[in-house]
Amino acid sequence: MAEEAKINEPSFQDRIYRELRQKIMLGDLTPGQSLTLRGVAESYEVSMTPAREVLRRLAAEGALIVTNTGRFMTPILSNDRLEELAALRGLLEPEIAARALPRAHLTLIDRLQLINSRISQAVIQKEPISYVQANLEFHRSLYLRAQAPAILALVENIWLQIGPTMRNLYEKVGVNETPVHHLSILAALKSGNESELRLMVRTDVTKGLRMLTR
Amino acid sequence: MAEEAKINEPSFQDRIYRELRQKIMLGDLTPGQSLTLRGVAESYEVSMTPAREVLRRLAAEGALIVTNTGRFMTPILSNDRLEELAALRGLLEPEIAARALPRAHLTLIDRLQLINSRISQAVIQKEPISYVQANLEFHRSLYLRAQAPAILALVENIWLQIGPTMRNLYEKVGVNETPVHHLSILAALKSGNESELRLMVRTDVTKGLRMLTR
DNA sequence: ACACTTCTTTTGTGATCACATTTAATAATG
DNA sequence: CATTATTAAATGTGATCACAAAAGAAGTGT
Repeated sequence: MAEEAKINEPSFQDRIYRELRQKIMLGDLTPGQSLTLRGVAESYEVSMTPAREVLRRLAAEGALIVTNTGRFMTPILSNDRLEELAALRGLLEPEIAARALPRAHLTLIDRLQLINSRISQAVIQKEPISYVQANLEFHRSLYLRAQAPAILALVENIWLQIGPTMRNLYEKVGVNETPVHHLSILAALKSGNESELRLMVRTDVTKGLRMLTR
Repeated sequence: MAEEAKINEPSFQDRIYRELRQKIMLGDLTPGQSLTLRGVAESYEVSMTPAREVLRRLAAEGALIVTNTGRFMTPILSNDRLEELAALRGLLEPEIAARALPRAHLTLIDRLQLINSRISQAVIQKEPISYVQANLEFHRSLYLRAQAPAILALVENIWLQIGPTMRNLYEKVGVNETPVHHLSILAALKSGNESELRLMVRTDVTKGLRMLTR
């Protein structure tokens, strides 16, 4: 019985979902941008069926909002909601970082330093999308070590919601500073100082959003 | 121009979604129970289209899992995942409760006490579903006052994920005790003691789940 | 220039179908 | 009786269509 390795070829909707999700999380879509069934169906060369499932799925995750007439668009976050989401990041990410701390070995730290240099590059070259991407990769690489998929899912859920707005933020304000807090995070990881790690993660994730809410 | 009040009649999928979501959250479905497109379509007397969108939406929210062959079922939570979800409740619910504290007036407290008596009733009459329902209503009534929809959404998201498992817990262990911590929560609300409120909410929400993970 | 109406286009919803894959039920074999 | 092979039923995916509601465009009149 020659069991072939199942390719488990991803379905259309899986592929489209991942691509759109990535676009939203990295800020490739601006707040309030509307997406239509036939629009995404056409741009991905599929029928309406996969397109609608993807849009509804993204809406269920908060990445899109559904207007009262059934249209889909990226959310326009009020200041109150942005404050909430920042608070959630400040609550969840220190926790998952602390859980990753005991498992953070040198291999990981090296990788984080590498990603950090990519962030600095993106700052210099003023590429907001690369900046966001590398920044999220820094955090995700750390959090993956926590072996806490449920927490990570909520964290990424929030990243999804703030994606379009973050893009706007970085375009307006610009990214002037190299990620200083990331260095503190790395230091705390090396020394195994949990409370310091929690504090640095919290300030790092709330810093960027605070400057927008006022 | 006689603007009629828009009824905004909910679509099929909205109605089905709400009913199924409620069933899952209250533990009306057992862990590992599978749902099929044609099954729910038939039981709600609609075509496959609304049914599939509802199932996918619930899957996106973590209320259902999708097997690697595309089937839908309620999740069977491992101990690790249950611990994570308990930790998330212990992290999020004290925060949102604290935000509700300044706005918790007597009207609300009276309502909470009324709900509390319903909980005691459900305990006496050994009705686990009513118990879960009243218990969640107690928490939700409080959290609604926080005016923090983003946080509340995450909290309810977690309730959804643990719904079927909670039902199993209460059937096995039984609900012996009246909600003692709720009284402490009410006391903290009356006295305006935030740190006490946070502590009591945390212990209340983690207590039930801890007894299952070991 | 502006408000209001009318008409055209766009859009989401639900239904139905065909197809491939998976699950189960049944039969066959040792 | 247990195991494997075969067949039948069930299931998710994607496509297409009809339809009503909404959004946008074009007039229309003041």
